[in-house]
Amino acid sequence: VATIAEVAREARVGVATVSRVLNGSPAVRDETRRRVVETIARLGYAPNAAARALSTGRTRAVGVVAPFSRPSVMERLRGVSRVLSRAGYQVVLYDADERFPALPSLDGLLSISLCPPEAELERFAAADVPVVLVDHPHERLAAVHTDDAAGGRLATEHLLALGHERIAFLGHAGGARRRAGYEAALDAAGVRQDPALVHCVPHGREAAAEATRELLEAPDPPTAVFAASDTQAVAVLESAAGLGARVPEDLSVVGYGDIELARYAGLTTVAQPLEESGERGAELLLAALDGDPAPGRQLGIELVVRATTGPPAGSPRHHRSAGRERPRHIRPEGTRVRS
Amino acid sequence: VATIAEVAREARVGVATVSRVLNGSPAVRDETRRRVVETIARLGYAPNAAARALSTGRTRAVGVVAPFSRPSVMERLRGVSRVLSRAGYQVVLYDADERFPALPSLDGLLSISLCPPEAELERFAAADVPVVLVDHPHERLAAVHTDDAAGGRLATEHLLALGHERIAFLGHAGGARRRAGYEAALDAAGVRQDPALVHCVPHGREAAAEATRELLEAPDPPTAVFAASDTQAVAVLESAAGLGARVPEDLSVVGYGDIELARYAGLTTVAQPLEESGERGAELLLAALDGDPAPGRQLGIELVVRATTGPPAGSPRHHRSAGRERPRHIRPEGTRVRS
DNA sequence: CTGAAAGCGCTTACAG
DNA sequence: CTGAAAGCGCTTACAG
Repeated sequence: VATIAEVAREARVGVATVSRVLNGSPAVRDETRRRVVETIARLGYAPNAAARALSTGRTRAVGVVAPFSRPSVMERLRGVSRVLSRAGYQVVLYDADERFPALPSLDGLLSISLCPPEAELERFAAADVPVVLVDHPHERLAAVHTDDAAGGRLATEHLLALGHERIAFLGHAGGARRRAGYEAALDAAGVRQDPALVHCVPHGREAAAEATRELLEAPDPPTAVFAASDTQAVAVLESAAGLGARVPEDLSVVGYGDIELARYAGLTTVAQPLEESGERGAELLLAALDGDPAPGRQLGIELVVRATTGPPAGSPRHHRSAGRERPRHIRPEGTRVRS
Repeated sequence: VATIAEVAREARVGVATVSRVLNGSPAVRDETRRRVVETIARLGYAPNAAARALSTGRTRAVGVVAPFSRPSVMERLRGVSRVLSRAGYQVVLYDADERFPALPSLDGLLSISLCPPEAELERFAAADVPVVLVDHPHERLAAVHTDDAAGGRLATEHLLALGHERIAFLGHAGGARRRAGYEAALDAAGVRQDPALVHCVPHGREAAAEATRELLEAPDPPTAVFAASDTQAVAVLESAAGLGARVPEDLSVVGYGDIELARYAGLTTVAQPLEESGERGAELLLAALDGDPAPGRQLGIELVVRATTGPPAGSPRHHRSAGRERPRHIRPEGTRVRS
């Protein structure tokens, strides 16, 4: 592998000049630049990243921590990767379940769907390494997130509008704000809240299936379920099918997130801009890296109506439609989206 | 941030000694080592990765290229990340859709579900950077892969055993070997192959839905579909539901891959060890990095029978089961799995 | 067992 | 506009 010294020798210039050409300095005579560029190409020279990092103190690498087990993470990651790699940064990946990134080799950190422990944040702050959060609000740090309460309201209002009154909530730890939106919508519609219809269970197929069974086999079962995540919603779907309940005739189901799974399953859900959230997060980090920190940002959400919601069976609006309809997109009216 | 020089000064030793302690050299007196270790902890010192890389010529970073859009990639990535990060390597991510990794900052490359262009492979070979493939066979390179033809046979034999004879194949470019297995199974069972039942369509929901419609609306429709990917299989499921066909009563569906989506959708499918493939690939790369290259490896597959397959409607074996059964796992008899 | 010193390949004042 | 030289923070023969 060629070094800058060899390029300099071949091009009959000093290494400083090669370095200037490499870094786009305007202080190089056109003819000199041409000669250097030609030599670089001929030798197939590429600068050594470690040497550059040691010299400049910047690695041009940013860390991305995320829980790999979450399906939405991959889509957010795509947005992150696109923006960062176009800006010439390397993306160093850390699974949230593994040990935390060593500090000194990173220019910045992007944390997806989780917040690093306070002790880590202090280490990053001490080293002056900017941290940006995606899909997690934060008081102090720049973060891109959505309004979970508005999303919960949106989902519930859709079910109420279809004529449902017995609407269950199936959530996980962390779905508290979505549940708050659910309760707010019921309140606003004057529908009585029934604690028996609220199930807070951990993520995962089994727990959701169990809760579904309990709900459907209760004396006064719900006609609709709002699940605080798409994976839980699909588990409800599968579980309902196993119990002989038709969707949406016997049970309407709304999810949250609009991950790929939702599109394939024809699930009605609250859509978050996943890839875009990654892009915006990466842009926030790039800005911080360039020295002008931005304050963070809230992205819009919308309800995507697909095939898993309809009027309850007893309703006059009820009818069996032939074939599936195209998805409808409904944006919340009351949501303020800052840009 | 502290440097090795400060640690040396504080501990009243030379920098070489600190370096020896850092690198676990046995040639350090116990008492000296203790003093250095204590000082390192007190100063919160961590070695500068760039300086180390420049000095040793090894970055302790490996690149991972993958098509982010493929759902199976995330699961493979988890295995890769776990093994590499435990071995002290950084994982640098490259989306296959973006530009290719710059060479000099990587000790090795892992390519998931694709093979880098020959020109790139030559650059890596020239720089003596080992390359390992996951989910892609290769003549020359170390690779971990599965037997796609055996998988196609397994899926088709399952449908044949249930009594199906009109079995459609729905595949994408790259599913050729799975199709070969499908054809081999039909041949072996003496079932006539019908070209009208074979649809080769690109990845994606729309194309699969379109093909499903054509199949189901044909004069002599199939009673079962083998789709060469889980995402296509789920699109078939959704499309069949929209057309009023019940699964598995009117149509049995088998997928391929056993991605998370399959588990949630209750899909019968050919399971590949996704996370394990990533782990094995990472181990192959670590071995190559340590100078003893391994020859690559084939992993086993199995059929996971869930809720989307059953006997055809006319069959004497047909009955409506109440509720879903637990998944059954069937391993191929004829498959040789090298270890 | 230990330390002084060279060297890894860049960048960047500094002096021309 | 250009080059010689110092310096970034490590590792590793080399000499003791």
